[in-house]
Amino acid sequence: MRSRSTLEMALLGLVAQKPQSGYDLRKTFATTALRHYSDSPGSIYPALRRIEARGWIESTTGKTSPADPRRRQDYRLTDAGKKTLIAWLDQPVSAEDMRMRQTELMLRFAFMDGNVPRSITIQFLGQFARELALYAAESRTKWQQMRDLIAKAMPGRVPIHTGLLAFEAGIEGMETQVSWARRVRAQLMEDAQ
Amino acid sequence: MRSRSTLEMALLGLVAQKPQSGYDLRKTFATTALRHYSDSPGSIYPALRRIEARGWIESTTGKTSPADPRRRQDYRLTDAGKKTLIAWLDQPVSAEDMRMRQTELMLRFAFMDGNVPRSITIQFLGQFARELALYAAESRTKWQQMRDLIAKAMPGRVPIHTGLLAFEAGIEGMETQVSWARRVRAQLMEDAQ
DNA sequence: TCCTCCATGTAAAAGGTTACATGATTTG
DNA sequence: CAAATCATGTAACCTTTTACATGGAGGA
Repeated sequence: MRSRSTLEMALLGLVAQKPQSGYDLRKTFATTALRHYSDSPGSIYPALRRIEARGWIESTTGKTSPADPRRRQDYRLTDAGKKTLIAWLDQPVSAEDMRMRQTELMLRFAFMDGNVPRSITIQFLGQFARELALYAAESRTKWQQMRDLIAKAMPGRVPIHTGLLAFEAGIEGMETQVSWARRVRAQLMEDAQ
Repeated sequence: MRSRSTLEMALLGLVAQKPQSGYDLRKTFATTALRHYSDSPGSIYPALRRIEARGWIESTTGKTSPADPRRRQDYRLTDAGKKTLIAWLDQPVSAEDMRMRQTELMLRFAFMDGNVPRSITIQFLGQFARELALYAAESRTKWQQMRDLIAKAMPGRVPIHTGLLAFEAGIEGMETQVSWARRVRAQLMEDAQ
């Protein structure tokens, strides 16, 4: 259980922005860019109870007694939760992260606002761009090797191979993200002055 | 259990390319662009047995008796497996797929070679580009609305907001993929003549 | 009154992760 | 012969998915 599920961190990040209920969070997952998380009650409510049990969030229950019917419960971040969130946000970007947990890295970036100083965000983008550029370059090399291999196997013919083309799509996506990261980093540095 | 796990489909697609063992497949997951799948034996061997139980693959076991120690088992696709694979590949690209299962769509594309006629691949790319362009445009609109909202909240100041910037990264990635799909589609159509 | 939305809950099943384990074969 | 690699297996744990369920509040 090395890294906490990103669902829990997404919940923590959202609650940090504004105290809200499980229902509110479900709506966010259903309607925003976070829609790749399930908005099913079977994932969100248990996850909320897990992180509440760890002391990262607290709820102001509207219940008057345990027998009281289900009422809206607003969760807010505790100090411990804030510390956990910051620790998650403020980590170096490793090559391993880039290869295996790219969406988690973007999630971290998205939640930095208001939780870590701008300098940390700028540092993150620098590391992000560097690691991603390395990965993209390495992938380009592999891609060329694959292409040459295929060309050798079918000489005289233009090598068209959907596996290779899909790989290319991925590499182009990485290159776009490198540009994005460098541009945004420059923007943030300028803004900080 | 509406959609089979993509791990099973990835296994099916790889075995379709060439009969191979679980160990070979693990190496592929560990070293290629498919590395976001786990190469752990705890996921792959059970998955292989599941799809074997469904009759989609067969193994030529090297065992002489059940007591024989573990030996390499090469799996190959059955006719039923081939049919399942083709049915998975040859589906329309829905807006829902685009929003929730983008990586699965790319996986499908990557495995089309040798399994479906080129015309199906071209058709897929057309639908893929159309749906993705729609999604990207819709996201751009939402992005502008968010930006205006933030600008209104902090007047006079350039709105810098990591959530918004992360969203922008996603949109730029989509736009890159749209270009890729259109370019590759044209390439395939030209090649077909 | 009926329908929709608000708001949460639970249980079963399936799948993946992690960790550990076994033994053969190849290589230095 | 020791170490690395080949090759598969299993068990505990955790999370997610799916499906079903409860009950209040507000509007047509």
